[in-house]
Amino acid sequence: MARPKSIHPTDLELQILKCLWESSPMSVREIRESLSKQGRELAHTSVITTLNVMVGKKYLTRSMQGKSCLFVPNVTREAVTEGMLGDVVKRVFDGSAKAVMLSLFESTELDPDELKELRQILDQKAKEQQK
Amino acid sequence: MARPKSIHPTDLELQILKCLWESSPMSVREIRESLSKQGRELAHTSVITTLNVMVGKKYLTRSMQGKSCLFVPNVTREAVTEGMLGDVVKRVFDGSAKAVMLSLFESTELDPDELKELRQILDQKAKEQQK
DNA sequence: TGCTATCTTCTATCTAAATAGAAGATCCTT
DNA sequence: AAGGATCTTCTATTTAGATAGAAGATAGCA
Repeated sequence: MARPKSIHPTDLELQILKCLWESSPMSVREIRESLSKQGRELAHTSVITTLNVMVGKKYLTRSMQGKSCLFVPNVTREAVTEGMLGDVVKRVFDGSAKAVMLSLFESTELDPDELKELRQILDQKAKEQQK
Repeated sequence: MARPKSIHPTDLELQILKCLWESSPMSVREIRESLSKQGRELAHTSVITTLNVMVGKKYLTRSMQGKSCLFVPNVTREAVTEGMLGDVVKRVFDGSAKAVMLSLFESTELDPDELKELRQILDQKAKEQQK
């Protein structure tokens, strides 16, 4: 068997989705400029090719406006990010969300406000469960 | 530019690393059997090829024992999992550990004991910061 | 009207990754 | 000593993904 197709967006695809989640629809030109600002300089045709692949994968919807194409995301940010994170949780941490969080605590500096907020969320979750 | 080499282990490589983190050193045969138990049936040569690639990537160290090879992991579980998670945090969640946790809370069911434990860890973190 | 800028479509190239077969070395076993 | 079991090394095949050039359509301007 050869390399299987990933069920998640690739890195470039994710970058493009992020652009479109910020603002859509966008033309190829606009998307290319947006990528450029993020430091990813691509030929116009490279962007088109990728966009068409993404349409094929149902990540985007394409519509024509005159001679140019407009693109709109067809998947939500939440669905994609949860999917990608969930995959890592499963594959890397054997499904243990707790292990993920412990690893995060290890490697990240959380500022006090965030800590507070997270604690509140945990408290809330704990309360919900007690019912 | 063509597809760049990933800086993280591929899926198969990760599976192999997991086997070896559990128990090492292991022979090709043993690793193959271990993969088989996890539902990944590969030809003997496929396993060898992958193992040699992993040695090239410095993920493993190889030593000979008679006519067969023994493999030992050359990277720790913590380093690899933190690296892979960190990559997702950065690429998918724009570096926000908080966003990751919120997403986890959304998509996961944490049991009460785990919740408690996490709260304790958060409390501890908060205390540390107050100093 | 003819040139130029702008778009897209098609085709092509290259590498990583996944997987495995052919061939050659070795070591038991009868 | 012959034959098979077992290992490795080498080589090969296939697909996804990244990137872009050539060619063709089209609209606007000098």
